[in-house]
Amino acid sequence: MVRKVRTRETRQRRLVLETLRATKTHPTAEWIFEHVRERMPSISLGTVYRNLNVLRDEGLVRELRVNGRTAHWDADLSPHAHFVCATCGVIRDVEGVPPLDWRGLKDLVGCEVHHQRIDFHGECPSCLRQQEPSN
Amino acid sequence: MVRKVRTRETRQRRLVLETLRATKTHPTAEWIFEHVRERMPSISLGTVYRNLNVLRDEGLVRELRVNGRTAHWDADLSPHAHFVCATCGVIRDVEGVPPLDWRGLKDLVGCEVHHQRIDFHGECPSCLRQQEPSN
DNA sequence: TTGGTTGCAAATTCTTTGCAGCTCT
DNA sequence: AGAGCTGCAAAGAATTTGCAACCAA
Repeated sequence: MVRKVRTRETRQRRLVLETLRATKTHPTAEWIFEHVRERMPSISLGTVYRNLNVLRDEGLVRELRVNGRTAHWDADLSPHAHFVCATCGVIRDVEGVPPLDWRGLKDLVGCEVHHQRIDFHGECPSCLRQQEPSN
Repeated sequence: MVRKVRTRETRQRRLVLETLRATKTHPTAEWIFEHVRERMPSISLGTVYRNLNVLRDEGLVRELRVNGRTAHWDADLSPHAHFVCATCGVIRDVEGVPPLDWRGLKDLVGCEVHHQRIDFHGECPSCLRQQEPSN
């Protein structure tokens, strides 16, 4: 988890980070790959995966595991919650959820908390509409 | 996501649910497979996966995606938070975290929330001890 | 009876990795 | 110069699926 080696700033790594920072869609590695490729056609998917892992270990991006087996990525490090649609899988930021107090965890059970994650699971408006078109 | 067909109660399905209900370790499909197999040696891993998906769709169990690519499963449907160790991956229940109010999500952005998930990520006591034995 | 379910094995999907050559620092 | 990084392709891990036989309702 902790990276001991000094990392370099390559064009590939910079583009991966820039691309992720430029979106709020919590994309997959594949999506990032396709978008970086528009600016650097020679980049490979493996490099995108490797760089996402490096950036995650450096604390610059966050890996989201929500539903399904595909990881999603987020460069927004500010405390915020997510809404996940069970049907279409879309992930939306939810502002205004107050951070929880976790000091008790250290005192009670000895766990050291680095960050928290709050997800709401349900149905997004457009999926709701499609499910009950007559109601 | 919504299952339209009538499901049956097979011995395999009952054993999967019983096994998951009998533990608080948030196990993987593989773990459940190994434990069900002690009581029913003929069961296959594919059947465990299929049954977990059926039970999830019926709302009887919950699929947890926390870290890594492996799904974990939980038959405890009561509202509770989790602590996830970034090093060893252990998942512990955290009691006493008050459920968040999500009514605003429906009013503000039209999302219908079915349930919420609260995870604390950090280091568990035993991993903390191993990381800093001298400090 | 019959349609959901099973075991088996192959297929899929997502992610990681070995390697030889390249490039930041 | 050299340690980290890349593209490529193959490997790996987790999960799903097609099929014929089976069995719960």
